[in-house]
Amino acid sequence: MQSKEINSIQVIGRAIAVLKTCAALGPGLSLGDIARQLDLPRSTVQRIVQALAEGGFLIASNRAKSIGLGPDLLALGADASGNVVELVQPTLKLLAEQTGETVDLARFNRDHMIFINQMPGAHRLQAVSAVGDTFPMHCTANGKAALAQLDNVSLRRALGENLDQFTSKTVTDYAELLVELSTIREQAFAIDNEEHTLGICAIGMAFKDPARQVYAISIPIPAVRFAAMRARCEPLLLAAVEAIKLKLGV
Amino acid sequence: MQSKEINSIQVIGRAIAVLKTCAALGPGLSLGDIARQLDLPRSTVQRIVQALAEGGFLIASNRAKSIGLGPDLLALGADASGNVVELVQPTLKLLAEQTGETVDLARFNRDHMIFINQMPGAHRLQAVSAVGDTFPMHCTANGKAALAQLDNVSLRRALGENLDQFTSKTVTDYAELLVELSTIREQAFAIDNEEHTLGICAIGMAFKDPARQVYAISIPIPAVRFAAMRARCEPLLLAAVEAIKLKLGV
DNA sequence: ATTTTTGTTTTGCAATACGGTACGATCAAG
DNA sequence: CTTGATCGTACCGTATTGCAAAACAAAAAT
Repeated sequence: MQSKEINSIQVIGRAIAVLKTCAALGPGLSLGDIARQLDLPRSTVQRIVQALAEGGFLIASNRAKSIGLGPDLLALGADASGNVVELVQPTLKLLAEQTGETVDLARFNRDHMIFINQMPGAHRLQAVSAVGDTFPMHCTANGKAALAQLDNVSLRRALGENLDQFTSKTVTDYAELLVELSTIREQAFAIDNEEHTLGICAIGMAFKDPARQVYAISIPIPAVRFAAMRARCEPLLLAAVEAIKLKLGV
Repeated sequence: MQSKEINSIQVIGRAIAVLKTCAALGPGLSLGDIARQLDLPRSTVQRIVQALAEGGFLIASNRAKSIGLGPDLLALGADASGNVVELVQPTLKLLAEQTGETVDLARFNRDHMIFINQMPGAHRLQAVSAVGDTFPMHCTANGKAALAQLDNVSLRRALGENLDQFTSKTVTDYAELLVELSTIREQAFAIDNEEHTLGICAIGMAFKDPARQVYAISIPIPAVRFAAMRARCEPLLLAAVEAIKLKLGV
C-alpha cells in the first residue's frame, strides 16, 4: 500500500500511514491491529492515534475496539468532492441536446455503478434507469468504462468471483473481459452491445475527480439505431468528457 | 477555528492545523500564508508541508504559490461520504409509497440546495424539480431545514446579502427568518408555504452524514391539499429521518 | 533598481517523540 | 472460576528527532 516509508518527518509519515490503514481496513479496529499492520510498537501507535483523535481526524471510543476516521477528516474531502454532479450538469444537458438521446451519469462504488444523474433526451421512450439505481460493472458501458480506469487490486474487487450472465450477449469470461478493457483504455470508449438488456446498446466514457473517484457518462441507445448513432455520438461524448475534466481540474 | 492548540504530539497538531487551514482558505496559498495564519515560523511550516506532500495529503507544486489538499486526503473522505444517496434510497422509496407524494433528497452546498435524488409519488402531476437542479435556501422547505442545522458562520455565508423575493409569500426579512429557524430547530420540521412557487407547499427535514455534510428530505405538496396532508406526512417523515440517521451511524 | 516575497537548504541545540515496561479491564477459551 | 490474550491507558529515561534561526537563490511586486 504505502510505497516508501521515507518521510522527512517521521511522525507525520506514520500518522498518514495510520490514517490510510484505517481507511483501508474500515472502521472498528484496535491499536493492536494497526500496530501489527504497520509493524510499529503499540505504544507508539497509541500516542499517534490519540493525537489524531484530538485533532478530529480519528474517533477512538475509549471503551471498545473501534477506531475509525473522524468527522474533521471526512469534512475536508467533502467540500472538494461531491459537487461533481453540479459541475457536470450543464455539460450533460448539452450532450443530451446535441445527441437527442438520454445521457446518464454514474459513480463507481466498490463493485457496482450507481446512477447519480440523468438528462432525458428528445426521444424519451425508455426509462430503463433512474437516479439511485445500481448496475453491474461487467456488462454495461458505464461499468466497463469505469473498470478500465481502475488499478488491478480495485479491479479484482470490483469484478468479484464470477461474471453473471444477463443476456445471451453478456461476456462472462474473465480473460475475454480483460482483453476488452485494454482496448477500452486505448480508444477511451466503452461499448455495451445488448450485454445487459436485449434491445439496448450504450456507449460510455469514464473520468476521475480530484479525489480519484471514478465516474462515467453513458448514452443508452436502442439497438435498432445504434449503428447509425454511434459515429455521431462518439466525438460529442469525447468533447463532453474533455470539458468535464477541464472543469474538475484534472 | 481550532479550539485549543494543546496536542499530545506537537507536530501532528500542527499538521492538522495546516490541513484545516488549507481547506478553509481554499487552494493556492503559500508557505507564508499558512505560517502567518497559524503564527508559526516559515521554516517549520515548510517541513510540515513537505512531509504532508510526501504522504499525498497536500500538493505543493515547487514553483508557484499553490498549496492545496492532496488526492490521498480527498480519497479518504470520498469512501465514507458519497454513498449517502445509496443508503437513503430505500427509505426514500418507502416514504414515497407511504405518503403517495413525491419525495426529494437534496444536499446543502455553501449557499444553495442541490437535488440529488427524487422518488416520484402516486399522483405524479408536478415535475417541478429534477436531479441536479439547485434551489435557494431561504424559501424552500429543504433549504430552511438545512439552514437550521448550520452554525452562525455557515449560516451567514449561506444566506448572503439579502433574501430574494420569489412569491408574495416569500420571507425577505432577515430577522424574521432567524426566528423561524429557531422554531424549526425546536420542532424539527421546516415548512414552505408557497414561498418559492405559488400553489406548491412543502414539508422538510434535514440531517447530517458522518462527514457533517447537511442533507434534507422534502415532500412538496400542492397547496390545495397541503392542510390535509401535513399531519399525515409529519410522523412518516420523522420516522424516515430517524431510520436514515441510524443507517448513517450518527 | 529596490524591496518584499517566494521556496529551499543547512546546522547546532534541546525539546520532543520514542518505545520498553507496567497496570487495570475486558473478553474468550479452558 | 481461572487462565491467557488483548483491550486501552500511563509512566519515564534516553537519544532520536523535530525545531527554528539564518542564509540561499529566484521570482514577484514595488
